Amino acid sequence: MKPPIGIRDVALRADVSVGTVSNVLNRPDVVAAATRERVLAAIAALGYVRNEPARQLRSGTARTLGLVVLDVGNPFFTDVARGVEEAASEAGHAVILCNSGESADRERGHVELLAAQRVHGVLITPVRSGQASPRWLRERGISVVLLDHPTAEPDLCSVAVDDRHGGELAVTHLLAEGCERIVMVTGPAGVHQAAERHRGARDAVRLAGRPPDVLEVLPAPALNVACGLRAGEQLLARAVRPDAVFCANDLLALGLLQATVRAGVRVPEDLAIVGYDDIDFAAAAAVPLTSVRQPRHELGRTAAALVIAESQAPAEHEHRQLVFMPELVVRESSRRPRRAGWP
Amino acid sequence: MKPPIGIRDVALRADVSVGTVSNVLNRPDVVAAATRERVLAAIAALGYVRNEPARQLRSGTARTLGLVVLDVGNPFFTDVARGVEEAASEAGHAVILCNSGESADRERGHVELLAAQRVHGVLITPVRSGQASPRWLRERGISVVLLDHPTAEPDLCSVAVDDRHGGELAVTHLLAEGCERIVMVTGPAGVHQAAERHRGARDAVRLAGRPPDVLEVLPAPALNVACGLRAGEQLLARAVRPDAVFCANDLLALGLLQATVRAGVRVPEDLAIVGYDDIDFAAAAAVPLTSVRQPRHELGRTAAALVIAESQAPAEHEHRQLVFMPELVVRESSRRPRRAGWP
DNA sequence: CTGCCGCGATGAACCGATTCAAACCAGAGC
DNA sequence: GCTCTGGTTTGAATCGGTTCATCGCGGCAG
Repeated sequence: MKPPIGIRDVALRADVSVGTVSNVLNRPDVVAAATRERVLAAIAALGYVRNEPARQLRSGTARTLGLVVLDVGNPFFTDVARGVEEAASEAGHAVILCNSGESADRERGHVELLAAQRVHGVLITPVRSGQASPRWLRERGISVVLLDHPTAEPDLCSVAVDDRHGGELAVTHLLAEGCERIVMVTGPAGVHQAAERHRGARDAVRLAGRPPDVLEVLPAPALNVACGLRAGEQLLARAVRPDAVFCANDLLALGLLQATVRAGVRVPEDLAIVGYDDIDFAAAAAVPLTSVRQPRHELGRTAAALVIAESQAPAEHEHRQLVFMPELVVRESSRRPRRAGWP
Repeated sequence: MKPPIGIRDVALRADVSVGTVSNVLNRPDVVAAATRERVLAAIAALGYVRNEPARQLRSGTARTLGLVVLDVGNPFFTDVARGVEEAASEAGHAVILCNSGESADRERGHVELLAAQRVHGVLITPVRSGQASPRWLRERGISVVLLDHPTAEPDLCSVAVDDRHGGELAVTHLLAEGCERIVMVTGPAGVHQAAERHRGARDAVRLAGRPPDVLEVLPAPALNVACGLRAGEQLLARAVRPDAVFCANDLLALGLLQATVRAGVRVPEDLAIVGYDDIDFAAAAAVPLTSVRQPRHELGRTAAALVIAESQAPAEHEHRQLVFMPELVVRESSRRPRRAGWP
């Protein structure tokens, strides 16, 4: 099988022209049934596989999507990615998955690479909100959808979840459970999602008519398990411990849970914990974790659908900013025992 | 920025021929410094981005790798993928990540798609051991490396971890801790890795001079948290419970741990648990999980390096079958208290 | 019998970058 | 002054499909 099989080889064997073979592949209906069968037989016999880059070069349309996420190690993003992949392959597209690792430089590198590949469209969770990468792509005629990140710009599609509302849900719940000293563990300063969740948390305090100092902030350098552990140790070292922690992310919450349980702190009796994302490991933790669920799969699916729609009809495309609603899932980690005598 | 910028536009602006622009891009050393600067300036001014598919068509060499894994939801594979991505981008390659979800049909679909893309090489953790997909790719001139799967075939590269030895380590440890009734929770029948770990487990029993019925097998329908939960419930329902469980995978182990802890079983006093893969969540579990660590990152890196090496010099390439050694990481979940009076 | 119609098939031009034989040019050597 | 040399630059051919104007042919109306 040394010489690669091309469309000419197929044409030769089926005794038709190359144009006809191409038609069988792309517009089977214009080819007579008998001819079509003959060509398909030749394709099968030779084991021909279409050269996609050549097709793309001539036709100008790619069958590839780019997906740039903040952290492939975070199950939230892998679930989003699965949704994207599902919708993409239904539409006959491949997905190039890139991991920016929360680094703007790496994001930039991946975006340039995707542009060079002339992908059909790009789904991106930007590292920073400035939208440099999305703009750069659009200037080069590539459709972009912001993923898990809202935008006010009317000329950009976005799919997001209402993080502010999610934060509000979490803290409202903690206040209702009778918590008095809540710490929110957020991410690094630039992370938009974490900042919004914090705003929502403050809203909840205000709406409950409580003084602002009920809620304190503890920033973590990254949104992963290791940083959660460290945050937990910091809190344990305090003279006055909080009675509840709201983490910007389940990874942080799981790390924090580990640190506290190991130190003998009872969860939720001594300390209530709420996470965010409701990843599968949250329910599977030894103390099942209360968390704010996001429709991750739907998020990926709709983002992919939007970018495919946009790139197929760029002219009459209406840019849309979709916002999904999060949902609180209460589990053991935040269910405080009612005081005796209460109903 | 309506009309896409091509190499001709750059040539025109820099007042050189298209050949020279191409040389600046691919063999900068043959171009005079002054000319080179002029061309680079034009590229920057116009915001030119190379059309990779066109390059690939003419030159015949792609800058893209395909990676097909069993389950992107499993942190083991995402860590492997990170290693692959790291090595690939150092060599200037993009990675198309595909998820077979342990389905042979989906694997086949992805493999055909990668072949159509004319990727430079493919790294694949095959769903079945028959090697249909790898062979099919090789017949079409695409380099293949088996990932996390050994092979006896001398004409295929592979990178694997000694699963049999890993299984032996795990069960030897449990026996040394004094466990008498061990259950191994394996995966579905076809999964090669799980089967090897089971063989290793039996080796351990034999080498310790114990009767074979010390070790019992409980197959799970898939290697995920949900199946681990179910397996745990099954074991709890038994009249005679085992005193140790070895899971083919950390996801199973975490699910099982959750089920048992929730039911009030003490880990490790009543039940010792050992997992496999040593994913980050294993250490962060409420009862830190003893596990068999695999060099996942290295696995990905070396596999990528191998496939790049093979596809760059297919002629003199020597196929290699690499096997890494796993390592037991003992944590709380299997550390049984010594009986009083012992040293 | 002739002319027209339309379905199917044809094949050459083309997409954008790479490649390479050939042209070009400046300076060295005779 | 002329040739030779080595470093640069040129431009046409090329990669493998897609596209589309064109052609062949059988059937049908006039």
